[in-house]
Amino acid sequence: MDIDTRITAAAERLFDRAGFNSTGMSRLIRATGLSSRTVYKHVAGKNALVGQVLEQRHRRFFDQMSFENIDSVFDALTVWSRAEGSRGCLFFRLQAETGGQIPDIEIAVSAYHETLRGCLAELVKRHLGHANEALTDQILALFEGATIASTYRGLDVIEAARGAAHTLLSLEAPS
Amino acid sequence: MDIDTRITAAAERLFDRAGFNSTGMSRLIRATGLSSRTVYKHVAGKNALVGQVLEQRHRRFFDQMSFENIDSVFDALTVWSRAEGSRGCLFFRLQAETGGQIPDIEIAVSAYHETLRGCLAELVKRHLGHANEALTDQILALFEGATIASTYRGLDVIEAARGAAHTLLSLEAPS
DNA sequence: ACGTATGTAAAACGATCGTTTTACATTGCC
DNA sequence: GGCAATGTAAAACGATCGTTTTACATACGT
Repeated sequence: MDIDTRITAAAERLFDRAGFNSTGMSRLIRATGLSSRTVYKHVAGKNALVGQVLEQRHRRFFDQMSFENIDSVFDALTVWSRAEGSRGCLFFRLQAETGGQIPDIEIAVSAYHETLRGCLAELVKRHLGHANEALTDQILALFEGATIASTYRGLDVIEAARGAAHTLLSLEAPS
Repeated sequence: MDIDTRITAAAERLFDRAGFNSTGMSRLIRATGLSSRTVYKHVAGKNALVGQVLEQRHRRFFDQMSFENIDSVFDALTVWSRAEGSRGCLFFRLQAETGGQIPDIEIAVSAYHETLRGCLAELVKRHLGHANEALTDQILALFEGATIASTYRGLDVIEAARGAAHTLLSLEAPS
């Protein structure tokens, strides 16, 4: 496996499971199986590294998501959660714990939020024939809420949210 | 103001705005206006302190919440968010950034989640005449999702979530 | 075969962490 | 008036932080 990949993979895993501040560089370096010198030759520092991790995760997440219809959205979220575990949205968590102080994180999180909301807005528009901001926000809330609540209530919450989103969308565009 | 109150108030403010790990005890002590000796005479340590902070916040949050009907729930959330700012649920954020490693936090977060879900379940039961787990999870997801999404989309998301919850509850118990 | 690039192992950098301690001032009770 | 109790100011504790450096091994291009 490529060195850069090894580093970002280990970093994503540790940041995701232990958090950003709790993950020391020494622990991260040990996880890569490389020396500190090599790691610091490949990444500019911890802040830049977390930025790369989030960029990569952004791509990986939306690559496996489906916004074809409302059911596919929550089905894909279930698949993702089952594979990755339910610890809540990494973007939000990293932003929250660093209090908006690390630009690399802020940029990645903003991009993620814009893409997510954009995809949902487009889905709504495709089904209704016109945009609906309020309905988009409702589905966004269900998506975010299912992600959070599934951390302590289990994956059933995602299924419940899927049903709710389906209902709301159907009511707005009766077939 | 009482010393213990001064300490927990400063701690809640800093943990909420900067996170747990990013808030050093020296910074916290400076914020209280006390000496480190006095602070450590009143609290057992940083971990115990954050536990007290969350206990107190639990009481403060549910004291001002209303679970009388579904609209009052989201109206109260809007009032809370306007007063406290929209940074997402402090319980979830502290749990996430510490990766479940601090028992004082785990205990407080579990209690919060149980109380929240319990209040919503009771609200649903009162309106329907019988329990409905799936509907409760839907409203829980909307509540959590509105809290998260309002951090980057503004308070309108809470209003949208309120509408969604109202719709879902009305459909289940047509008047 | 020799120099350059790229890797490891490990010590060391200054900074900051949570916490304790030392030395001293102030207050209120008997 | 003296003695606890309770406060402040500040130094010091060992640990760990993110990062750099020193010293040395290995592989590759010409």
